[in-house]
Amino acid sequence: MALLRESETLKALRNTVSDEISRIKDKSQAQDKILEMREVSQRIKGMDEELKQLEEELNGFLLTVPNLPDPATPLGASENDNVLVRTWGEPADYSFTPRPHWEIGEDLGILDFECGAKLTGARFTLYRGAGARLERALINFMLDLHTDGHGYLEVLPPFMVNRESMQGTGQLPKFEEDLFRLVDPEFFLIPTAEVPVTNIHRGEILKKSDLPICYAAYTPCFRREAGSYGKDTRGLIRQHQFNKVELVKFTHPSESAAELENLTGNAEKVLQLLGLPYRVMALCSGDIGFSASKTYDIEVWLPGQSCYREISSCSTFGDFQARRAGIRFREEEKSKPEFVHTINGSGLAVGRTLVAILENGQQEDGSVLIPDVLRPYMGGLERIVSR
RNA sequence: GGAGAGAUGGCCGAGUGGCCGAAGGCGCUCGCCUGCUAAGCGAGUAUACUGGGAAACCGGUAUCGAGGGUUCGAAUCCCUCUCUCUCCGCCA
Repeated sequence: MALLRESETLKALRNTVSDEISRIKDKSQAQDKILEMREVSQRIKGMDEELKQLEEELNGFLLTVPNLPDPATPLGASENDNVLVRTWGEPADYSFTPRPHWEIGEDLGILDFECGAKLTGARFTLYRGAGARLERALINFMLDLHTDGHGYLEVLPPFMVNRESMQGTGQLPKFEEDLFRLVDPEFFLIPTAEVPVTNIHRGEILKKSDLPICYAAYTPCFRREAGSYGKDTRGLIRQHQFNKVELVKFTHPSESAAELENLTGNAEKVLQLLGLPYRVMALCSGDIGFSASKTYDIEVWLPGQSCYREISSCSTFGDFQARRAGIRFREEEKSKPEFVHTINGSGLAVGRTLVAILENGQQEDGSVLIPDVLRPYMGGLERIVSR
């Protein structure tokens, strides 16, 4: 701080003296001042270098500091301390033992894990026929619902972004090992549409009257899943590449709490229309993400595994991302810009939704019933049967 | 991939070393004026950090794509990078 003051004082001196020099017609008379300023400039340069280094250290540190949990976020150490908020729907009773989706999908010939591994490696899958069609149907169904039904603006962003974008939403610098990175040029495959969509307004001052701004985006997502070896190795649950429809809102700070509830409700609506039972959990302070201040996870019922699995994560970030990315608005025409709040959530993870449809819609004969709302997107198909 | 042209305020656009945080225009805001509207007139109109003040406000520093260099002094000169545009080639 003191260093900054001194540097600025010297700069002020240099500026005024330089101004005087400019007014001296006879340059020989200005020689002594020029020499003096030459020295001042050297000192400024030294100080600025030091300042820059200090600033870099400070910023580097600040970028690794996580967001503060919202007061409404329950305290806790792990996912075991998450709080059940509500449940919807009843897991069906089966007259047979429900099978996991990887068996159903392989038997129907619509999911080919082996081929995915051949083409690329572990955690990649080839969809075939009705499986590929179902994935596409879900994307379209979700986008139509959120745009026509919930008023979001559809956007289709790049699937790779630069380092600044990753820093704006908080993936970098701390979580580089979770990302796929291209070397030349240095781009990152997005781990979620949250990254490009939130960065749409990076460095902007938004009009208060435009808030909230609501975007819906379909993108594939790419994750290294470092540190998850041996976890969910079978099936579609944990892939290096998966599809997702993401909802993103930029809101006035006073509206963000209510908008998180809205957005979570918008995501839940997808499951309700598909007739898939789910529950909503409030993540505790120990399980919440680095950038989030409050998070609801929506977990869908998977009878093949007799458990609820996360299918959407809806978070408010407060002004955390807005600070990093410089996204602001003005309360009054002339007032100082303030940071907006950002909110986002999956609406929904498409692959996991397909999993839920296979497992919840499975019949004793191995076929799978397609939810009514999806049939128009499936060319009228009501049931997936083995070919 | 080859050749060239650019990047300046909300927008357009001037500015080739000091009088430039930046002409002019548009837009916008406030005021005036005109019996409505349109036109006209006047003033204002970037951001961050920072010093003083209760505040209105006054002062300092930085920012003319980004970073570095030359210089007492850079929007202006030099280097590197990024992006945009035009032409040629290639390509879904």
